[in-house]
Amino acid sequence: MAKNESDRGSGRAQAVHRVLKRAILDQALSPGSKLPEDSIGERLGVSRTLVREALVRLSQEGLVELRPNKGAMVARPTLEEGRNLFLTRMALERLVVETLSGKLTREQIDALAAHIEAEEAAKKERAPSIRLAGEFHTLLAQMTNNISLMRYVNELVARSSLILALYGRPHSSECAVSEHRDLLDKLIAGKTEEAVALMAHHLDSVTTRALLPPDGDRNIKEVLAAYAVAEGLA
Amino acid sequence: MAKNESDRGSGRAQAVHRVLKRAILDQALSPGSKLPEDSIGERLGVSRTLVREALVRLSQEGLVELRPNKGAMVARPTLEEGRNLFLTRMALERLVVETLSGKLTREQIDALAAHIEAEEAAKKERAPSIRLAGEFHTLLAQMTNNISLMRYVNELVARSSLILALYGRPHSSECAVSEHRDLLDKLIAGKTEEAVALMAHHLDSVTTRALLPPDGDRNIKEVLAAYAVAEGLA
DNA sequence: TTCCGTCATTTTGTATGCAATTCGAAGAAA
DNA sequence: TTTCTTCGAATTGCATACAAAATGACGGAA
Repeated sequence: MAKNESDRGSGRAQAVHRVLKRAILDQALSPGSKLPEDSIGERLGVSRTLVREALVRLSQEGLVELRPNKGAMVARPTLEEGRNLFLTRMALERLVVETLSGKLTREQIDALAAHIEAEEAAKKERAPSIRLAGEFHTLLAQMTNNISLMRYVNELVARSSLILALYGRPHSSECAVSEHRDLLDKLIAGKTEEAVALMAHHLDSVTTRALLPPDGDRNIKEVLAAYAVAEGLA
Repeated sequence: MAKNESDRGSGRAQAVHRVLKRAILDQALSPGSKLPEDSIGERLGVSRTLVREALVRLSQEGLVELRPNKGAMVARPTLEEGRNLFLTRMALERLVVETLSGKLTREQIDALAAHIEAEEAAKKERAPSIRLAGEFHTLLAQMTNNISLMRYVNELVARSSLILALYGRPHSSECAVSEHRDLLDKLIAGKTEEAVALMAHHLDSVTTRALLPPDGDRNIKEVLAAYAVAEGLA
C-alpha cells in the first residue's frame, strides 16, 4: 500500500491522523459524523492530546470541520464548494500533466501501468476501486517531484471522495479505468495538449455527470419557496 | 488591516497562530529561527499546549518545519522548492485571473484600486510594501469565492515571502505596483488572455530575476570559487 | 400538550506534571 | 590542541487534571 507524504514522522499523533483519514476516505466515517476526542482516544489507546492534534491536522486538510466548543465532525462540503474544488483540482492537475508529458521514465510508466492493472482488477469492489482511482491521480502528482503540487493534489483528491460520497451518483463509475489508460498513453507520447484535454474531460465528467444538481445549494428558503407557491403562500 | 481567512475562530490558539505567522511574514522571525514552545508560550501568556497547536497549524501551511524531538523552526525551503512553488502558484493564479476576468463588480474594482494606491503610498517602506504586494494577490483570490483556491493562494503567497527572504535579490522590487495596475486594467476589460499573460510575466519575473541561481543550488565549492578568485587562490 | 427553565452529564479548552530525548559544556584521554 | 565521554540543563512527547461550555433530560407553568 502506497504511503502518502503525510505519513512521515513516527509520532503517534501521525498514526491517529492516518487512521482517521483512512476511515474517512473509506466512508467508514461518513460526512457529518461526530468525532469526540475522548472516545476516539479511548478506542485508539492514546490521550485526547494526540487526538486533538490529529483533528487539527485533518481540519487543515479540509477533511474535518472544527467547531469551537462543539467538537469536530467529518466535513460536509457544500455542493458549491464541491464544484469549486474540482475547478481548483483541474488547474493543478493540468500542471501535473504539463510537467509530466513526454518526460515519464521507464520506471514511472511501469508503475502507472501496474496501478491501472490494479484498478482493473479491483473494478468490482466498490471501496478499493474508489481509493485506487484517487491514488492514480496522487501517483501522477508524486512524479512531478513538486512538493506543494503533490500536497495540494493529495488534499483535493481526498476531499473529492467526500464530495462524491455526499453528492455523487451511485452509478457513476468514478474514474473510468480506460480514461486513465488513455491519459497515460498521451503522456508517454508527449502529446501534451491532448493529455490536458483528456484530464479536463475526465474531471469535468465527474462534476457534470456525477455531481448533479446543476447549480446552487438550495438553501432552506429556496426549498420552502417552492412549497409556498404551491400552497399559495408566496 | 485585512484579516485573512485563517483568523477565524476566537480561540486563543488561533491568536498565537496569527502572531507567529505575522512575525514570520514580517521577517521578524527569519527562516531557520528556532521556535521553542515554552519561551513562546511564556512571552504570549499561554501554555505550551496552545503554542503546540499553533505550530502544528503553521507546519501544515509550510511556514514552519516540525522536526520530531527537535522542535520547530521557521521553514527554510530549498531553492528548488521555491521554483516549484512559483510554478504551482502560477497554475492557481491563472485560475484566479480566468475566473475574475470581465466579471469584477464595481465594489471589487474600487477595493483593488484602493489597494494599489496603498501599495503606491507605501512604496518606500520595505516591510509594509512587501506585505501589501502579497495581499494584492490574496485579495484577488478572495474575490473568486472559491474557498480551496483562496486557501492555497494564501498559503503560497505566504510561503513566497519566505522564499524571497532566503533567495531574493535585495533590489528586485518584488511586485512592481504598475504591473498590478496593468493586470487590473486587463481584468476590468475582460481581456482574459492578456491578463493571464501579464500574471505569468509578473510571477515569472520573480523567479527568474529575483530568485537567481538560474538552476541548481550553488554548492559549497561554487560559492568558495568566487572567494578564491578574489584572493588569488584559484 | 407545548414551551421554557434548571440542573446533571458529557465534552471541549487549557494548564501542568512527568518521562524521554536532545543539546551543550566541562573535563578526560590521546 | 583535538577529540571523545559524561553528565546536567533545557526541551519535547504525552497524559492527566480541572475549569468552562454545551447538551439533554426532567419537571413545572401556561
